[in-house]
Amino acid sequence: MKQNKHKKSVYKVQALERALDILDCFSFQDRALSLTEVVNRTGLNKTTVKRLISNLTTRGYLQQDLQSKKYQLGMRLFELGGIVFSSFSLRQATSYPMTQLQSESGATVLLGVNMEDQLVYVDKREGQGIIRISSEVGWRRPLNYGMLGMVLMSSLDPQDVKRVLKKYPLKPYTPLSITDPDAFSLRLEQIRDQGYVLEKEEAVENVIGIAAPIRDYSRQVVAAMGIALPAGLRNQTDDLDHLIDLVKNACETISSDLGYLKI
Amino acid sequence: MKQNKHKKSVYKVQALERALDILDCFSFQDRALSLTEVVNRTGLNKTTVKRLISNLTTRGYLQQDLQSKKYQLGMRLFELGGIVFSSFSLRQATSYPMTQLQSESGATVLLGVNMEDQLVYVDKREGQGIIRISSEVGWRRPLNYGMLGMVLMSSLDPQDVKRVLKKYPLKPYTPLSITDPDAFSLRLEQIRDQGYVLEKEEAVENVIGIAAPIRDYSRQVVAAMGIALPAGLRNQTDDLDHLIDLVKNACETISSDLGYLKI
DNA sequence: CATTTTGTTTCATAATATGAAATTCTGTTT
DNA sequence: AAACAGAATTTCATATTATGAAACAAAATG
Repeated sequence: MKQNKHKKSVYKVQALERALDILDCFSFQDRALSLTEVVNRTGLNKTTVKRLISNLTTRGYLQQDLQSKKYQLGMRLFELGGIVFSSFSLRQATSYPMTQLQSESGATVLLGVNMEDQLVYVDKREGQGIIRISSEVGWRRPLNYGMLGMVLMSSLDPQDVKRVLKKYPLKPYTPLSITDPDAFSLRLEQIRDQGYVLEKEEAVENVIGIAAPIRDYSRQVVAAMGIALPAGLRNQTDDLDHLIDLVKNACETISSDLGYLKI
Repeated sequence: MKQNKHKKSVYKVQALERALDILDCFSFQDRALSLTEVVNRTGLNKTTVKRLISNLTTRGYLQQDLQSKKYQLGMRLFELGGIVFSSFSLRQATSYPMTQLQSESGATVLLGVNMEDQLVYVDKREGQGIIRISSEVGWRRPLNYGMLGMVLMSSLDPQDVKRVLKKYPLKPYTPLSITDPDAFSLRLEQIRDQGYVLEKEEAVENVIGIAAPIRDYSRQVVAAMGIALPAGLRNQTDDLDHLIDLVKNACETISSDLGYLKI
């Protein structure tokens, strides 16, 4: 009878519990509530509610309509909700297009996101060839690594690029890797302009990559998707152009599924 | 020197402030954080962070990946964010279509939502005729009132319909008003089936209304929009059919703008 | 297996949230 | 206008409640 029940020890902080109770008062139906309405619904003391509501308001979790003095849920919740939304919709939105892109191109398809200045592989579709791309889901790489890294970095501010390069200096993974920061920045600009990257043996020898950004409703780049294929096999320019189109289209489809609007 | 500066007296509750500081640690880039990462970012005591995080987790504001033990923003934030999103996108999404519908139909266009079991007029486009519809933006009516009320109620569960009717019993606003609860419920079912309501002098004498529901990405009915026009003028069936189409199409356009997917 | 790092729990203490009451503000009625 | 009622805001003394040091347990690391 050591840990009798599987009792998940539950910590509570009264003030926080009460603040969350207040947020719980708001819903689709009850979008705007006055102080006293919240008091009645929660059963809390008026002063307590006032204090917590004021605090939530200055933090953007509630906002007050100065006309009616009523409160409603604030923008901060919208922001935070957006983060949740994007993370659980990304895999869903990319799942089918990734499989599709794999079968159309025959190459290995990779999906990556920027997490704490690192490239993290989120999903993958194995290619048909013998050559295996050594990138597994869950792996982390410096944000400047390879096609996905470059795409993700191409959406950063110059100062963020600088910060990342300081944290993870450019390394010569192959003889063709870019190691000069200025040349790298120029490359990022080019990627931003043309909307995709074509990378030839810069990350792995004998492997070329094509990748493009995925955006969501907030217009931010939330992920990068691309294909990795053996160099040498397909050198004809028009074949590459076709593959670039496949990648770009797939990324655009996903983006619009995530609420991204062109224009 | 009475109220010297326009000092907005700012109340703070330490525990809440700290909990919100913890939520602030999470972002697009930093979607998953461990306990110690949060401790480092906030500078708070480990125990305090643990307690607050646990509390936030049991309330759904955070969720823990049991594999990595890391925390990320939770579903509750997604829900709350959705409420904010729908309320500030509704007026924007309806603005142009309402003007459009007004000029196409010549009638008065009304937009209403369900707030705390009441019909609240949210927006309006005045018709060209002399007859004014006496419904102003901001007004509240019983949820069973008129075309908008019926549309909004048609999306409720039977028990909610019952509750609303108990709270606001059906009244004979005109000789043609439905006052029998069973007949009313049947009417709601019909509206749900055909996707719109055609109401003849049931709310105001000599006024007929056509309204349809507006849904958002969550598939919930978030609003009702309709036109009110003088009875008598247009009795030809095909004219009405045309107007019904206008209203239905406008509502469908808005719904898809709000992320509603048919199928 | 030893060591380090990370997560969890306990508990005495003081700092902090609390709420009754007083005050100000806002809108309504006479 | 004055009087009133209802809501919002502020104050402040008090004890309840959050706090964090320290001890412990569990993973990860080498």
